[in-house]
This record gives sequence, C-alpha cells and structure tokens, in this order.
Amino acid sequence: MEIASKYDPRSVEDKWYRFWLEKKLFHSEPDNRHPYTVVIPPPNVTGVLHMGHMLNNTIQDVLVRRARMMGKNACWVPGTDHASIATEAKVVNMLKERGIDKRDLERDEFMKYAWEWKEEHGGIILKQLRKLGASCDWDRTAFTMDPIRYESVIRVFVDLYNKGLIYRGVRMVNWDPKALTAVSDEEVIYKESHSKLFYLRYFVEGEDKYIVVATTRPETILGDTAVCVHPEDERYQWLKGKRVVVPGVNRPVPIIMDEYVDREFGTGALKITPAHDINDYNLGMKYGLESIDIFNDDGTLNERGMQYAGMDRFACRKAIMKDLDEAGLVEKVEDYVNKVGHSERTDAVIEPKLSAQWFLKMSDLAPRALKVVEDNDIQFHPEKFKNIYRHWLENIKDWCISRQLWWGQRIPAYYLTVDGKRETIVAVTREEAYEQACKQFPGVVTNPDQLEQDEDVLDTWFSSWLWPISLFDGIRNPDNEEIRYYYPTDDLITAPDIIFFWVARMIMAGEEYRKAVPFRHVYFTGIVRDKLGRKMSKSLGNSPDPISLIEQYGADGVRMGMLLTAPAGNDLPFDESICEQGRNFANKIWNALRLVKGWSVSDELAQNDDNRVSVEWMEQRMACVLESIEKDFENYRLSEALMKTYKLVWDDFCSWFLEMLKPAYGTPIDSETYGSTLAIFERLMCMLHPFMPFVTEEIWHALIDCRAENVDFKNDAAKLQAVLALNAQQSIMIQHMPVSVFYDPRTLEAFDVAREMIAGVRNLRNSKGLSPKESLELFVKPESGHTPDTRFDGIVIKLANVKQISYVDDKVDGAISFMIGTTECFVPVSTNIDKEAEIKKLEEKLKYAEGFLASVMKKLSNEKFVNGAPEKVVAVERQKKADAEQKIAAIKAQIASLQ
RNA sequence: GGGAGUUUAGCUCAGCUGGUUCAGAGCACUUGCCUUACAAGCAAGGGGUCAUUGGUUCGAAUCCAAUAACUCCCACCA
Repeated sequence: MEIASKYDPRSVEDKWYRFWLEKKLFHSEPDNRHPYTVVIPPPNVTGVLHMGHMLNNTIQDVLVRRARMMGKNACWVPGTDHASIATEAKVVNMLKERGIDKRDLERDEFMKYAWEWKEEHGGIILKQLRKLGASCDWDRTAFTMDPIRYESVIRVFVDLYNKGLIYRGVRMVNWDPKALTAVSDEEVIYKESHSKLFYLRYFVEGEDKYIVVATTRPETILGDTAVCVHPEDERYQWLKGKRVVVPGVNRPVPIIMDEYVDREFGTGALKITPAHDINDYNLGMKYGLESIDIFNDDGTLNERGMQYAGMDRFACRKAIMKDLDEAGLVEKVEDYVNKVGHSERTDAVIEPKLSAQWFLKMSDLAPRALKVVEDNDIQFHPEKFKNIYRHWLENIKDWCISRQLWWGQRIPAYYLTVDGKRETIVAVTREEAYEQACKQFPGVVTNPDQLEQDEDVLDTWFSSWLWPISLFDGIRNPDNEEIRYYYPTDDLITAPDIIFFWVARMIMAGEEYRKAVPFRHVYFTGIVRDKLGRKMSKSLGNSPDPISLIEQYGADGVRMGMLLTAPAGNDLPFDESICEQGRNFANKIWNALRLVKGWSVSDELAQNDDNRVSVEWMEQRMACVLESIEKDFENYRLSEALMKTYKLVWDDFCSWFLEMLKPAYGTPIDSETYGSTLAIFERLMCMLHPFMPFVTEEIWHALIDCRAENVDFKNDAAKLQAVLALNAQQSIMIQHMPVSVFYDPRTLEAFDVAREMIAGVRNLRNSKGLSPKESLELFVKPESGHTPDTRFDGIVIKLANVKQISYVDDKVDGAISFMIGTTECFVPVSTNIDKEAEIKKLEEKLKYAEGFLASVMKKLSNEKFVNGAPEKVVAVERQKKADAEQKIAAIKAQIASLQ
C-alpha cells in the first residue's frame, strides 16, 4: 500500500467533520452524566470570521472536546447576535445602494428588509466555524432575536420595570450623530486627537472690559448660558454679580462661581453650555441655568444656531471662528491635545445630548455581581481581571438600555394620554397592555391599537446578558429540565474587551434570574496582533483570512499555531509561520503512522528485553507527562499542555521510542511489542485530539484497523471484517481520555542516563567526523561503589551503534572520554587524537568544576549557612562537594593520561 | 490624573512557597547528513550581568523599595 509521504489535511478534514455531524456526536441531551456546558460568545450575525474568533473558538473547542472525552456530557451552544447598530447600519447601506432611504420606509417595511438581509448574509461565520472543527451542538443554534430569545428579553424588561429597576428619564447621554442613537458609556472610545484651544473674549455687559474664556468647541457658544470662575480666584473677583455677553451671539449670561473650575487651566474661566457637556449640565442644574440645545440629532445646527443653522457641527466650528476673528473677539488659538469620544460602532464623534432614555438601575445588581467574583464563585483566568472588574462595578452608573433604532427588541412600553397627561404602561404584549390600560384608566382607550408603543429598541447587550439562561429557555420556563441540567455553565471564553459589556452583565442576570452564577470560570483570551504588535483590523488590512490559512496549513495546523503562542490573557503576536509548526507536526504524526504500518509482525517472535524495557519506559514517560498536563488544564494553561503533548509525541515517541523498537531492515517485530506500540500511539492521539481533532481522528482509525489486521484478528478473517466495519463507525471523539497513573521515576532516570550516553557517543562521532555506520567500543567507569543500571544497555548499543558496553574500574588509555554526572565514558577511536585540543577542552571543564567547587566550599565554610539553612539543603551542598571533587579528580586523571 | 500589568536567549514565553528541575522550552540560528517514516526531516551544537540601582538574607531571576521603558484599563479637566 502506498501512503503519501505528505499529510494532506484537505482530503481529511471535511470528511471527518461530515462524519461527526452524521453521527450527531456534537449533540447533547440531558442525561445522568455530569454536564459540561459552554455557550459561545455570539458573534455578530453579519460578521465574518477573524483571527480573534479563531483563537477564541479554538480554545472553546479544546475544552469541550476534552470534557467530552473525560466522560462529561459536553454541550457547546452556538449562536449569533443581532448587533443592533452594526447590522442596522449595514441594512441602511444596502438600501441606499438600492436607492432606498430608510426615512422613507415604515418600520415594518424596514424590518422586512432587515430580516431578508439577515437570512441571506447572516450566519456565514457559523459555517466558517465548521472549517475550524468546532464541535458545537448545531441543533441548538440560536439567535438573540429568534422567538424564544426575543420573548425572554421582553419578559425581563417587563419584570425589571415592575420591580422598579427600570425607569425612563431625561439624561445627558452619549449621542451618536451618525447612527442617530444613544449609546452606553462603554460604547464610547476616547481617542487622543490634535485639537485647538480657542481663547475667546466675553465682554462685560455695558462695559469695555472683557474676560477671556478658553474652549475646544467654539461652536457650542451658541448654547452658552453662563461663564464660570473659581470663587477664590483673585483675578475675577471684580466680575462677581456681573453679566458677560456671549461673543457673536450677543446674549448676556451670568457669571457664576463654583469650585469645580480648575484655576490653572486656560484662563481659569469656563463657559457653560448645559445642553452639550455633561459637566456643564451638572452645573446648569445646580445653578438653575437655561439649557439651549443647538444641535439636530445628526449633528447639524438647528434653528437656535442663528446664521449657522443647517451647518454640520465641524463646518460651523470653522465658520464661527472666522466670524469671531473678524469681529476681533478671538484672543489667541493654541494647539492642544485632548481626548475625544468616538462611537465604538460608527466612529462618529460622540455628542453629549439631553434626551429621554430608558435606564436600568445598577445600585442593586452591581454589588451582587461583584460579590460572586470576590468570593471566587466565579474565577477569572488570569486573575488580574478581577481588579478591573471590581473597579468598574464600584463606580458603575445606570445602564442606558434604549437605542433609537429599529433592528432589535422593541421596548414594550405603551403610552396613552389621560387628562392631557402621558401615561406609561409596560406589558409583554400590546393586548396585555390594553387590558391593563382598561383597568387602570377605564374608558380612555377602546382598542389596543390606540396605544402608542415606544419607538426605541433595546441595547443589544440587553439580550446577550441573558444568553446563558435564554439559550435553555430559562427565562420563560425557569423550571425546565434543560436549564436545570445545563446551568450554570462551566467555562466562558471571551476577549477582555467585553468584560463590562457582557461578562459583568451576564453575572448580574444570573444572580437576578437564577440566583446562581452563569459560569464558574472565565478565560480571557489575549488580543490577536500582527508581527508589529498592532491590533488586527480591517482598516489596516493586517489580518490574514482565517479560511485561507486553514486551506494552506489545515485547521489542525492553524489551531496548534494559535494555541502554542497564546497563554491566557496574553496578547498573541500572530505570524503565519507559526501555523507551519502545526502543519509540520501533523505531518510528523502522519509519518509515524507510515512507519508503524510498514512493519511486518511476527507471532512467533518472543518479546526481547530491549523491547520490553522500551515499552515500559514509554508508558512511564506518558504517565509522567499526563500528570503534568492534567495540572495544566486545571490551571487553564492550554499552551503549556499542548507543548508538552507535542514534545511527548515528537521527541519521546517518534525520536526515541520508535527508534528504539525499529526492527532491522527486512526483519519483523514481535506482535506483543507491536500491539503495545499501537495502543500507546492510540492513547497519544486521544491526548492530542482536543487540540488537533482532524489528524488524530484519521490516524486513530488507521491504528485501530492496523491492530485488528496485525494483532487481534490476524487469523480470523470473518471477525476481522466485522471489526473493521465496526471501527468505521467509531470515533476518537468519544474515547476515554488517558489519565495519569503511578509511575516509577527511577525507570525514567535510568533512561536519561542511557540517553546521555547515546548523545555523548553521537556527539563524539559528530565532532570527530566518524560515520554513524562505524561501530565503536564503549567503556563505562561508574563512580566507585555505584552499581550501574544496565537495563537500557541494549538500547545504547543499538542507538549509539556501539559493539558492546564494557564496565571498567580504571580509565581507558588512548580513548576519548566524556562524563555523565560522575560516570566516565571512554570511546577508543582509530583516528589520531588531537591531544592538545582534548587537553584544552578538559582544562576548561576543570576550570569550571573548580570554580563550582569553590562556590560550594564558600557556602559550607560559612557557619551561618551550615547552622541556618535546613538540613536537607546542607546535605545537598555536601553531595555537590563530593561530586565536584570526584569530577575534578577524574578530569585531572584524563589530562594526565593524555600528556 | 488614578489604577493594574509586563521587562528572562534573535522571537514568543515557562520558571509554584527564596537553596541541583536555576538559568529553561519551542521557534529561529550554526554544522554535518537526501541513514528506505518524515528535508514539513535526522543528528549534534552555539546562544542570556534574568531591565537598572539599592536593600533584606548565610543565599535573590525569585522577596522589598526606587528608577526606566513598554502595554492595558479607568476618569467630565474646558
């Protein structure tokens, strides 16, 4: 049989993914096993897979696949997020391209277009996740706006309103003039920008004197209703009680005095525009100032903007400065660097704006969400995010949950006018609202349609905060079997930038609606950056397309590449070349299979000692590594666990174990050793499977077949056929994950000595230019009084290609020597020894050993050390001293023999 | 302006409660090999004042303090 020497992921990966789907191996139903639940951080329904998703979902898949193999009932629920602002913007653009203006559409019409768009373009990302190998339970795929989730959100709104936690109020909010909606504080990104600081003259009413006020936003003077100075500012005492004239506007406004003002900044005088700055708004409230709103929703000037009405705010800034300058009202202009808030979604400069919005009170929810993290009911990995979390919750403000959009859950608040007053009724449906209206205000309305529903929708995060609950229908049916079985979920894998948006709020929702945490561990991934350390972004074009990476390196290769460099919470500087390492690894395993498959197997041959001891060592080695990998998983150190598995497979299994067993050309291997080898190989594939699901499935099947054909059912054709057929129906996905068992470290130590001996001989060949084919003699002189462990001598003979190993009591003349610990090894060589070079080398070693001894002696001659340090440490130092002395003696003897 | 974190080999990172797992790993690099599993490979090898400076200690990469550089988070300084 010919197997290609290069592993081709493309022919393998799709095949197995289809197989897993057909066998429904990702599907979970509640049963009597322990559940292991992960909910996907729902990507935007219109999004496409980027490197961040790749990392995030690879980690989830590793954890889910491992849990499944550990015997848990693993359930990974996928889904998408309706992403109000982003999706609505895309739909609006699409309509624009078709020549349709959103403003010309009725709400219903727009929603129809939006749903069409979602059906057509949505969910691409979930298809892409399949390429990655994600073992999501696709039967459970959800959408934050599907009927169950929609209704859950509405019910929660009504419930929280009835509990008095949701209220409507006129507040200063962050207004996005591009998306025409309010956004929450968390959705505002402050960016450093190079602005100007304008110094404007405000003349005192009826006088020729003026005061200079500095501002970065001169266009807002149209809304000025006061100028404020510090009450103790000597410079401005003369202004007390006076009024100044807003330049260019000619409106007299009062001088107010408040300690809020920083005397050091600018001129120490601050203009107050209550409608367009949060601080000014607060001062305006304090002093009862008029609030003049000069902007339209889209950031243009309204009718209060005088001659500038209709202009964009930035155009107005230029125009107004020109006019003021001409009027001699500008003192000076300085360059100035400040932070300007931008909308996270549209990048528009945020305008603080007074408007009526819905808010969710945080005073009750926040402390509870903080407590469960403080108490470690929920653990963060890495832990440092606890600080960030705490700080935010301790300084939290009420959450603005209304958005002036159409794509989203429409706020279930209904209005009616009673005696000229607007009354609000909040209910799950219009019909329920009508019933309530009839009870509360008899005779006011006669038909549900007469109620006027709030125009706004809810913040997208107001639906995703319910995700771990609503996915199992735990809001509408809080006692259903699924929510009781799957909730709380186990691990949440997410990026740190949504710790506030999402993580904190899910915890609040969990406490409020389940009285239980939504998950036990939160694993924060790093941010994927490019080689230069820049964040990957569309605008920079520095993000590789994940799908083409998968095509190039295989999903296994990409998964491994990402994981190797991504410890929890660390940013990951991504370079395509790390996927090569993954691809190469898959290839390595592939070739190990080719080797093993190619061996001929003999039933007659008894297992020899070398093979027996090799199998024993490999099993112990595995147990040792497994133990440490299990600890890594407990601590969410996935990259470490992967690296250890990588080395176990490549170094221990391929480079050592298989070489130890490899039969001489044309000779067979005994069937016992062969069976053990296949079993070990299978277990290694199980260990690796969570990381590299495809190649391991492929190899695992081949190994099972190989064992049936060559060992178990070699002589029973009928049974063999049955077993092969059965194997074709099985999967590595649901095999038991190997677990650590007791192992004897002495076997591992003995092998390490043998390995060093082999390396010593190989090194010698290398440096002396001796062919690996030339058989050498090896003499070993153990430290006197020590009995050497000879179990691996046969292995040394084979892998170092020596004729035999002879144990001697004295040094061997005319040989090249090296030391392993205190054991001396001698290899006689036929070529002339370059005595001077050898002596030089030995003298260097001697120098080092003597220096080492000196440092040990220094410690031992220090009374404080001998008395102060623990007995064990002192004993170790004494041993070091003895070893060093022995070594020095040996080196000296070697030098003498060369002279 | 407040807070957190990082600094160990060319790169990415391990180094738990101070002491032979203390200077490590992978990749990259150098040298020699197309040795019938694998050149996407094999064998061997080189490479670091553990950011700087002080302190604690018998002993510091590890604990403490200061400094420097970088990163992130938070905050309304016009």
